[in-house]
Amino acid sequence: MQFRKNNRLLLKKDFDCVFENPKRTKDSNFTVLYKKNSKNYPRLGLIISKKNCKLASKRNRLKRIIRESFRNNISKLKGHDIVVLNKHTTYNNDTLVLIKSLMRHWIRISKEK
RNA sequence: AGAGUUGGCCUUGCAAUCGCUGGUGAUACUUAUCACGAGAGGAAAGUCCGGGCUCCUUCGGAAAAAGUGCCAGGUAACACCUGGAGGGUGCGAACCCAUGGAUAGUGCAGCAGAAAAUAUACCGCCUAAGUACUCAAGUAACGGUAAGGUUGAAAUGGUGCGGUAAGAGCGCACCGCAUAAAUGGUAACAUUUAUGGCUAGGAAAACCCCACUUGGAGCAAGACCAAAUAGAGAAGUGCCUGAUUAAUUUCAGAUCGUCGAUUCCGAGCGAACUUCUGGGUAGGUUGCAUGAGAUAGUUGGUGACAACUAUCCUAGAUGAAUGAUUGUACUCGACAGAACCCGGCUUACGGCCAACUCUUUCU
RNA sequence: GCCCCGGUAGCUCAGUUGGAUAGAGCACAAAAUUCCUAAUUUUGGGGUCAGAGGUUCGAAUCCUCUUCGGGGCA
Repeated sequence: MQFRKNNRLLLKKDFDCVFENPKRTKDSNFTVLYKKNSKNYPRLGLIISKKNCKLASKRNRLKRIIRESFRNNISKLKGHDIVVLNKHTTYNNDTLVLIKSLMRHWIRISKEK
């Protein structure tokens, strides 16, 4: 249930690695890219663009929601590197809607195994 | 009750569980675990001003450039704040003002209008004196005049009386303007008196003048540790000219470079060779939170604020920490997220309290 | 975080310093030309000068604030 620096994508290399031939799932709120890694824990990268969400406080809110959802489902996602991108309407939605949307993504990824 | 003005304060509270980032302590031993305690704002925003801090040769002078602009005070400083003066807005509480100089100089004002800054004379008014026509009455401008009219944003003091041929600061009274003096005030300025008699229009947010201020760049500053690869720094010896000395010993001067990112000058530093030390891009560490600090009290001051005393330590990330869930209470939670740090200004926005003003109704 | 530019017609830009007519090219519409179209010629429409406030008789232009867009510094 822990979420530490190990579980994050920090370097540009790691991001580039995911962007080469990723698998992807989409809906109206998020685009999720993912790829198998060689480790036995998952890693999360966030790309919340300033163009799609202008206010800093709203960007922070999105990041927190995504991280919290990731943390709660960390056991399902072992062995994947995951990158989440936002859409330009995402920040208008309620927290519950976003969490449900994220759950659908996590389930799809865990089925891929 | 409604409408409004000013000032101050707050920015959901409490409990539980699971997480995130620093700190302290312990255990393992350098990265984990456990315990304790801490963790966004009034605007953290815009980056519009002013500082601290750091580097640039933290030196001096001149010009240029930029900024500020009633007076006094506050402050580290300011384009900020406080108090006052003058002007303006509002019935009022109150609020607003880039508010020095147009008599240093240059330039500007389309169209309209006679005339737009050395005033002038289109329509007008007058015919007293003098002149022309005429016997005279009268007519007239090549004479006098600027009261009235027209234009325009703006027309060269205003009103009234006297005066006159008609008029005119031509004379007088009041207002206004200018100058001088006196009084009050630290001052801005105000009041009074005397004198002058239109000369003094607008615009300085056009150039400009006067007074005051300002060196430049910015934490992606800068410092340290450090692969590859190319540069640097320190010490010693020496120089082109002249003088001097036992001596390349000492002194003076010239030339070139540097004086960064407005330019120039001065001062300072440097110039060639040898030896030694090494060197800093990716990355990391640091800068980095004890400060023009906060809270409370006392004193001084109209106030901004200052002084003193006591107590306290209160975010520090770096793909960037503050969240989620549950319960509960209410007024049902707006604007919004620190990134070197402060003081302001501006903009966004939810509420509470106090004082005051106006209107209406009732007593 | 710090620094610096820009916003004018559907599009690309002048005009801003130095204040008094908002202009050019392309595009659009109409007419002429042609058997028809293109090209050409002529004519026309289209502008809160990013927004608000101030200075001024008068502001796209000067001053202040806001807003949107873009760029640089590793």
